[in-house]
Amino acid sequence: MPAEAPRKPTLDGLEEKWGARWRADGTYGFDRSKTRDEVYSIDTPPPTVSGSLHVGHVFSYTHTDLVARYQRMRGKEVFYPMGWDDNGLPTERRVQNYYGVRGDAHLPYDPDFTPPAEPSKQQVVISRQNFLELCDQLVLEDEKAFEHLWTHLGLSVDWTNTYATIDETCRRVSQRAFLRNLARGEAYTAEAPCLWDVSFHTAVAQAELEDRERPGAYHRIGFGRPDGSLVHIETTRPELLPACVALVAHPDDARYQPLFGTTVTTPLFGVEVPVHGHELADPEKGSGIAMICTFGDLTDVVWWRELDLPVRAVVDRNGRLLADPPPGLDDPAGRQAYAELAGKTINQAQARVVELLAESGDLEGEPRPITHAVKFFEKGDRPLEIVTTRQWYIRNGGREPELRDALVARGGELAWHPGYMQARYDSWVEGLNGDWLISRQRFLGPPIPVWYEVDEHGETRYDRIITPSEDVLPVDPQAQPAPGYDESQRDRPGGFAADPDVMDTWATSSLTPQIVCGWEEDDDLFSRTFPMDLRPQGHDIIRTWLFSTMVRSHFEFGCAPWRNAALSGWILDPDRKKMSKSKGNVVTPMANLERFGSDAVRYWAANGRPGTDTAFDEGQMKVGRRLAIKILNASKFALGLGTPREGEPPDPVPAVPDADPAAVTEALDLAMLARLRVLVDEATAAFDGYDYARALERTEAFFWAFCDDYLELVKGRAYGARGPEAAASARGALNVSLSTLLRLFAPFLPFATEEVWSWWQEGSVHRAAWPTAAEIPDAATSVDPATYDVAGAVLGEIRKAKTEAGVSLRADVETVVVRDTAERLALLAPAAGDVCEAGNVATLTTEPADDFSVEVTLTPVADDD
RNA sequence: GGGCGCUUAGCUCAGUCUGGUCAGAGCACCUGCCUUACAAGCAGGGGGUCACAGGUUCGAGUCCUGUAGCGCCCA
Repeated sequence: MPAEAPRKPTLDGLEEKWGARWRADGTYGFDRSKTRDEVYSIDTPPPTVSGSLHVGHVFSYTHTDLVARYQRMRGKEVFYPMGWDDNGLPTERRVQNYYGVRGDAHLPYDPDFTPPAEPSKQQVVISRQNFLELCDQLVLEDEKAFEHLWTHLGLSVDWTNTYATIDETCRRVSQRAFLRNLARGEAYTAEAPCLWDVSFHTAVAQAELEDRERPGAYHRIGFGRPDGSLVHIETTRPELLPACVALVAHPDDARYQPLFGTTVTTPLFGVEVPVHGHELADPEKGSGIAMICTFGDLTDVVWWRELDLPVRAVVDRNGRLLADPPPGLDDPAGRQAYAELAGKTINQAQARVVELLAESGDLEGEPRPITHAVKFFEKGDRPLEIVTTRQWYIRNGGREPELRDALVARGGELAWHPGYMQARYDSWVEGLNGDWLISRQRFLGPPIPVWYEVDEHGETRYDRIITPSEDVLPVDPQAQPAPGYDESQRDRPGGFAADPDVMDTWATSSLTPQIVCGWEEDDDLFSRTFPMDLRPQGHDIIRTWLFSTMVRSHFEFGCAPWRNAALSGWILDPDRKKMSKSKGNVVTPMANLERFGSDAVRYWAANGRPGTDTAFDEGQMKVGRRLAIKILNASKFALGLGTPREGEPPDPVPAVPDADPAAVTEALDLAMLARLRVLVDEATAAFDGYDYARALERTEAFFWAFCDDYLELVKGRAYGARGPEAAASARGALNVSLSTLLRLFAPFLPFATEEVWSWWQEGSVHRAAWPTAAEIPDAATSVDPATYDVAGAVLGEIRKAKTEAGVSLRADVETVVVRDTAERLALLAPAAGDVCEAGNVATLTTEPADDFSVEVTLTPVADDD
């Protein structure tokens, strides 16, 4: 039995009240008996659990929830799990600092290990499995805090279905997917130049790069030609001079064409190197001819590969120059020069090379300062170096045009919201210049699940890969022996060696559809949920998350993992700057929710169209709060119409909650319902196009006019001023319109609408059917909806006259003369009685005229003096 | 350097796909009203050559071309 409306409705406490009820009732649970076509499945990006949530999360996660709630009301069974991203550097560091531990993959698992009560400076060294267990413990607290915030915000997530990206299931799925890629030849290991962060001591993928403007200087250096003349190059990295393997200029550059095919000699080091032509050399840059080093930047790698040049590496993994000179540096004077550089850092080596060049006279003029883009690991603070190492890769089209085209085509299978975001995907895929490097020289992460044979000479045979069977996953090759071997054979001739690396975070995060849908873990669930309907995410991670997920699905299933991608914009602070922790301009989300109410904050978020950056705007939250309060008050008022007050006789006409929609006969009521039909169609179409902001805007506009005009116009009649039939019509119309409006608002303002729904309806509004035009009485199609507009306009004029006279809106009006076209006057006629009732008008007359005007004569008030 | 988006009232934004009822909403501001749903309310008011320049059209905020500024993506 529904509860009655309180005397004084309030928003306060609704989040706790309904959050608890929804959880207890399983309102957002997933019914897995539904078939794929009845399900709407959402691949929610798991937030980084060791970070903190900010208002940007609230913004974008609300967008997803709007769609989820809409689809649920449309009758879809919504599959809406939530994950926590704890696989990665932030969590690794947090565990280290929190417990005072450090991981060592070679240690065996200690089942009795307990972390020190107080972390000391002396870190305790523990096994990977022990580390993972600490990880699980620590993130539990974070998860609780996150879940509390999400529940308070009203996300209609199924909280019985959560995962964490480093948990056992995710590690198993991650390793299984990798092994499948390996078996099909989509994953491979190779010794190749790769981007390397010397601080983190790990390889870095193209997707993790960012360019930063840094000061540098062009050093003009002369190379000797056989005839004794000089050719000058300009470089920002003179310290790589010993790594020089060639010079290169554009093939069309007339200045250097005579040099192609000849050789020159490097200054200081005396190495003879060839001069080549290549399109990537920019005639405008520096002197137009560049030195190719192994390796100064990614262009060097391209040149090195395409021109088939030797390797002359000088930088080690710590960012220092190698102790021994590179091959080919045989000149005694050159070796002596190199000895001065060995062991120095990049900066030290640069300074010394410049000194040596100046002394020898090979440096022409002073270094010329410039600013240029330098590649950094997005989390790092030292420029990346390029070193040659053995790494694992997954093909992604960066080296194969056919695969690249296929992945671009997969992107075209998605419906993008907004559509222009597809260009971001296309340009990223088309700009890839290498495969996806997935191995990381870190500790925390799913291990690369392979071992290698060690031959009788003790050499690790990277071409002889040993894999586990899928049923023993997840495995840790450093803690477990390879299948068919004994632990004593580890790293022994004739034995095995473990791959030492873990997979990068995206190698697991790219599998969220596989993880949540139960790929190879729960075939039944998988068949009901995959491919998924929606991937919501920020547009800044199209190149990482969206693309890598596409790659994995393309390989494993030959299809796109979702049907829709909805890209949220960013939150900007009032100065139009992107909000971020580093800028210190973030707003604590919980305080915000408590201050304005969750419905209010959701209202603000819902105004951010897909892809549109939105300003943090407390003003909009206040508006949202006001809207939510208005819904409570207007509903309470409307539902009470026809309910007799204490001491009054019972009303023979049912009150609004029990009113009969078929009793709607008055033209004004039917006209309002006709407008409501249009609104329902508009809101539905907007939601179907993922334009929730438009759905909200239309509904809101309708609702305010509904309160200001319609409720005022029918108030008297609904009380019974013009007889039982007229009252029944008004009450029926209010019943229909209120029910419809509450459902239209439900995705946006889940708390206020549920509160009102509970006053007069059974069940949750969030499991109620989304309204359709067809459920609004047919009679509404037989009237001209303009009656609603004309009546509202006349009432507006009467109010205006009262306001301008400075009198109360309750003031009596003696006469009203409405002048308008005959057509519009005819529309007004059936609503004239309501207009008089609402405006306290004694007499209303009409006169045909070309233009609309209303003459209002107020009833003289007796002078109080 | 290539691509995408944005530019409409003091502020935040709709409206552009589908040209004419399109110059809007809310906030802020000013004035009035304590109205038995709501003063965290209601009513009313002022405020914009729709970034700029061309073009198409009977007609352009809307379509086309170009320019400028801002932002983002890619190189």
